[in-house]
Amino acid sequence: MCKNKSTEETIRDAARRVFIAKGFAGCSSREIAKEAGMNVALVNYYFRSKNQLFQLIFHAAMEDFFVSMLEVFAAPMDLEEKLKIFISNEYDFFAKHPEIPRFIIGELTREGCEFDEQAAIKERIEQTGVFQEALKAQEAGRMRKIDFFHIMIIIMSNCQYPFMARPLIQQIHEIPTEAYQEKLALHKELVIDMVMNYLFPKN
Amino acid sequence: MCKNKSTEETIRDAARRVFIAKGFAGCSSREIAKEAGMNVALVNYYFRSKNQLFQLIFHAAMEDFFVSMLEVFAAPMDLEEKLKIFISNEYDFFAKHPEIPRFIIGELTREGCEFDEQAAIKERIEQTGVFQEALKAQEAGRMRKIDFFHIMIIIMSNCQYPFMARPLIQQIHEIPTEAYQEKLALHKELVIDMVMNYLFPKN
DNA sequence: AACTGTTTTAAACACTTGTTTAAAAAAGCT
DNA sequence: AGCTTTTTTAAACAAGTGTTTAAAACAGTT
Repeated sequence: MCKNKSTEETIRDAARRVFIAKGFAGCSSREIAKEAGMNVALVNYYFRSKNQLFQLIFHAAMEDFFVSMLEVFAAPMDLEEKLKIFISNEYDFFAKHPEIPRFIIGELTREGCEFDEQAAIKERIEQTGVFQEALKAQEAGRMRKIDFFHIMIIIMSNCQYPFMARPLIQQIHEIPTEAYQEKLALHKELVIDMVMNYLFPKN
Repeated sequence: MCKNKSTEETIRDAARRVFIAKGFAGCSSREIAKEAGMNVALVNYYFRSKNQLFQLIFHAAMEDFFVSMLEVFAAPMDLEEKLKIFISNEYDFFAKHPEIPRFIIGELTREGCEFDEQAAIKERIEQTGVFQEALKAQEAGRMRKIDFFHIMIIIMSNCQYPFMARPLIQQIHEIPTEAYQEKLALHKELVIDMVMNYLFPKN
């Protein structure tokens, strides 16, 4: 029945591509319409305004971003294995969607980033019980005593930055994109090794 | 004699602030002029075009960015101490200029990032001799055997990302800017600890 | 077939964009 | 002082912006 996507979906998909690649300020309504192969007026017919369409895309991207985190935390395995898989999954997610972190951070920076109550990501992480698990492991001496805040930044830094910074690091090392991506696949093992060694020191 | 800055300087400084905060696509010539307290036409009188002014600002930012790296590498001390100070300096630099990495990466991503021959950053790092130093330390077994490419990404990830991602992480942890900055000051020690432990394992 | 509501279109709206122009003001010089 | 050059200004330019309008094309129902 619905072999080809509806007009609404087509526009949303095109908008997603364009917004993520160029940002809100970096593209026009007409560019999105052209990418979708549609008339400009259709964009506003279905989504009322460029801004409203952007909010839709942006919040969906945020949700994908957060959901990729939460899945593992809720899984039933011991903390060390869980964190290891978390790092691995995060890394793979950003290998697949390398533009997402830059997009989110860039747009959050655009203008005063008041807290988005709807996300409530902190609460959703807490509900997985991973905070208490970490505390327990730390008290038992199996884990280095670091606030979860720092643990998350360390993991995010090492999983997101290498993909965000591709154009910069390619510039520095003068290598083409394919070579860079190959090296990043190898980099993953180093990150896991370094972070796990640090969080769960064996000696 | 020259107590107050020249018009040209005033415009350049204003442009720097506006470009770095909002990006090339996110601001207008008139906004820059207003920030400088000048007429719009003056911007083009001194810098020919918005694009030319942007190139000036952007390349200067790149240069600052790279110079902050190179200084330490050339210093006369042993590799372990050198890398430790390098990490510390990098971290401090981005604590002082937290918008620079996002600005550079964002604009490099904007459109096809052909290699900028003028930067030649790779060659300038090589000239400091730090590559050979690392190789020597690795052969002597004092240092983990990792390509310098990965070492740099690890350091850059952990020194730049925490500052780039401030709005995102504030959102996640629901804390105000001041609290975030305080935590980042503490985070520095963890980063140094983790990276140095990994590169120079003691056992 | 005629009438329904929905979807799509081209054209227009008012406004902002980067840039240029031509005249006014300021500074330098003899 | 008068003349020249540099700096600054307001106004204009064409092109592009987000958005709206009103008519056309389409689909569904009777």
